[in-house]
Amino acid sequence: MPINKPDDKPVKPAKKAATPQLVRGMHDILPTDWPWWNFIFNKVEEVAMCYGYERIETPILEKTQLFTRAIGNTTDIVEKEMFSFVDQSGDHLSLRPEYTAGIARAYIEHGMLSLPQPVKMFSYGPHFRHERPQAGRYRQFWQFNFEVLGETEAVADSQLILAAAALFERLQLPVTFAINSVGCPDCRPKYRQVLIDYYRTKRSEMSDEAKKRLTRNPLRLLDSKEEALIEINKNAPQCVDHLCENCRNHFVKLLEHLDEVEFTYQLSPNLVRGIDYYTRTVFEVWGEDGAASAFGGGGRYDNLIEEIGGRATAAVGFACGIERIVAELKKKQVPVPPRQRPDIFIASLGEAARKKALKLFEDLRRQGVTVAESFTKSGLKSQLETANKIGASFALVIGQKELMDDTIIIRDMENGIQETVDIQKVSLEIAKRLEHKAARSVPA
RNA sequence: GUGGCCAUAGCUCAAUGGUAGAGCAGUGGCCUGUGGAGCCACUGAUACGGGUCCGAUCCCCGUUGGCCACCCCA
Repeated sequence: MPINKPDDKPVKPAKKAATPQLVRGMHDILPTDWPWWNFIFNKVEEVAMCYGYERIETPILEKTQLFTRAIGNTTDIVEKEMFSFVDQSGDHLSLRPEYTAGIARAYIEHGMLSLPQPVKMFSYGPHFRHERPQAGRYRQFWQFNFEVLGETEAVADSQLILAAAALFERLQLPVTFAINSVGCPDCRPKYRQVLIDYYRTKRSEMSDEAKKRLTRNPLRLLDSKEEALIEINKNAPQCVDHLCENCRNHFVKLLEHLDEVEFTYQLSPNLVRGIDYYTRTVFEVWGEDGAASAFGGGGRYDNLIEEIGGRATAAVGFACGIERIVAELKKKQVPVPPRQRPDIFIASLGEAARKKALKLFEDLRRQGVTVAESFTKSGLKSQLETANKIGASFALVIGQKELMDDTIIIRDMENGIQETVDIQKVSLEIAKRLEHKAARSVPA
């Protein structure tokens, strides 16, 4: 039965669908991006290994309540930035806006308190916040994250900061560490009141937005970028002057540890963070433009695990935004290992040679050589062009002539020198050349 | 969430109230025998929806997306 009758009217072409677009704030990580991403992941893993962190990955989806309890109801993250929904079974779920809550949940749920303490774990993966996107700010963004759970001593904070510093050193990015202490439930409320009293005397100079915040989350006034507030903040009472004795000792010890290893940091009395669970130590990692170019931050969260239902467990951690680091690596032109290039490209001329080439591809692949081909291209020129574009080290050429006398041509793509060898010996010859090449490229 | 700027081919950029053009990239050919600056040809676009108009890629409105600032943060 004919599919089309001759007199069928041509089907009216359907209205062209809208060009598919990314969901707002999402982004693709393309093959050309991966050298930077892999570079970062590799450095994260290296540093994690040096400092004794093991990898953990928790789900992207958690109960909404986990985040509201952990992060705080009056934070922007919880109030307006979470991707939350009710699933088919009526569960209230959210895409994770940060790592720590999920890690703390896993710590409790898997009884990690019975492991030798502290438990040090690292992670990297995507997170979601429903904010207005702009440069360095996405709705799906990646973070790497380091957590030390089950340790109250300031030495843990210090070493965590040093690990973060070691990482940025390996990433070859100059950064500043801004450090502060925000106290604990004993001393923070008192400081908070002192702060409120101070700002009340300045009400006439404050914007409506700032006044609103004064009642909701006065600490956050401290790191405002509003010009009027920056001026007001210059004389604001500092948290470090109102710490209780324990918090003060903790902070002093932290700084002493850092001084001990001659680590340079910046004391930042106005540094507060947008998440409620922080206690005592808070810090941020800044690029060259200061707070505006923060790569990440972290701090201590001694009450979080108890808060969400575990046994009281002190902990400290930090996280950084990977997209921001990728952007900075590109901007600074930090050299990263290039995309993988195949060792060998097989070019074939003619049907018979192509069959042989297919076999050769499999043989070499088994041998552990990375091989590329372009079986569907016919001309030798276009095949070599392809070999060149994908950066193969050597091309193998097999055509009629070689087929007849059981040989193959090995062409060095770097200098164009080529040699005809017995096809039986091709694996051996290739292995030899690759080894030679590898030896030459290793810096002395 | 608020405000501003913007959207033409895969990329970078032209042009026009009256048939949208280039470079690069891609594909094919010259070429069953040699890539990293050869020659030739081809493919490919006005984000989406509506309005004004004889006619809209251009003017207007809306939507979507991007960038920037605010906000916030990673």
